[in-house]
Amino acid sequence: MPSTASIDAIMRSLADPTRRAVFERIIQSGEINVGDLVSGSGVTQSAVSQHLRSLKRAGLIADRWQGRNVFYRAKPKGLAPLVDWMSHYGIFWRERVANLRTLLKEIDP
Amino acid sequence: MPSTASIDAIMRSLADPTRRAVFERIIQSGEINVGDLVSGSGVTQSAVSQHLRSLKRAGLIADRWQGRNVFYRAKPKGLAPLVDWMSHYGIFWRERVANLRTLLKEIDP
DNA sequence: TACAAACATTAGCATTGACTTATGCATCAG
DNA sequence: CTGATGCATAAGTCAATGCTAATGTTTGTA
Repeated sequence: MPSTASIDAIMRSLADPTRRAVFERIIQSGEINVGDLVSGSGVTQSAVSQHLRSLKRAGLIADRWQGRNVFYRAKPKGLAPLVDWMSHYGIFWRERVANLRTLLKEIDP
Repeated sequence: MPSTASIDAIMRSLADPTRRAVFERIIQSGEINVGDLVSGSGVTQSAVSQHLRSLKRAGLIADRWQGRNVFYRAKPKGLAPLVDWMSHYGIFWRERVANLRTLLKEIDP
């Protein structure tokens, strides 16, 4: 069972459309720096930085410093608490939780 | 691929801890009326009603009128857009979420 | 009919949160 | 060393939102 705090941070972070768009772009890019994220985001560099901080605190992304650039990437297990939460509370899935967990274990022990 | 509006409504609705607690309680109860939801929620009946409206508009719950009481229940496919979203954007999760969706299809085609 | 019960809705208030501008801090180029 | 670049942080503003109190609406009951 995922901690309430973890789920809360993830849900809150992904609730905002702009921030969610940033997250989606990071995922699709594999790795991307802040400047590239800013261009086409529709908001200022400051806003993007604040969104990145939120996503990072939620455990959804990780950063890598290289000179003056900071590259962000999605964390593989970032969405895991969300999956666990759905598995735990997903009403008609209750019986299948065991199967799901087994499946996840096989993929990422 | 789930509509942005759908994902947005679901994420926003589940982002609030109080509202998420209400949703979880509805799931665990199978079916529950407003009065029972209010007791132990920590907020007023008005607040609960407003949370219920948000959850309903997000497609997460459905209501059933019986006399003066209104019973709420979780919608089977309410969280489906969230699963779809993860399968579409979750690069690292694509395979395992696909399996999750297969499970869901088996349960509720 | 009149009153109570169950829930929804409205209005108002306080807080949160997303944004911009301005500034700080480190790194690279000259 | 000096200025420019890339990004983070601080401060302030405005809209969104979660809450309560009050009221509305429908249904059951005496």
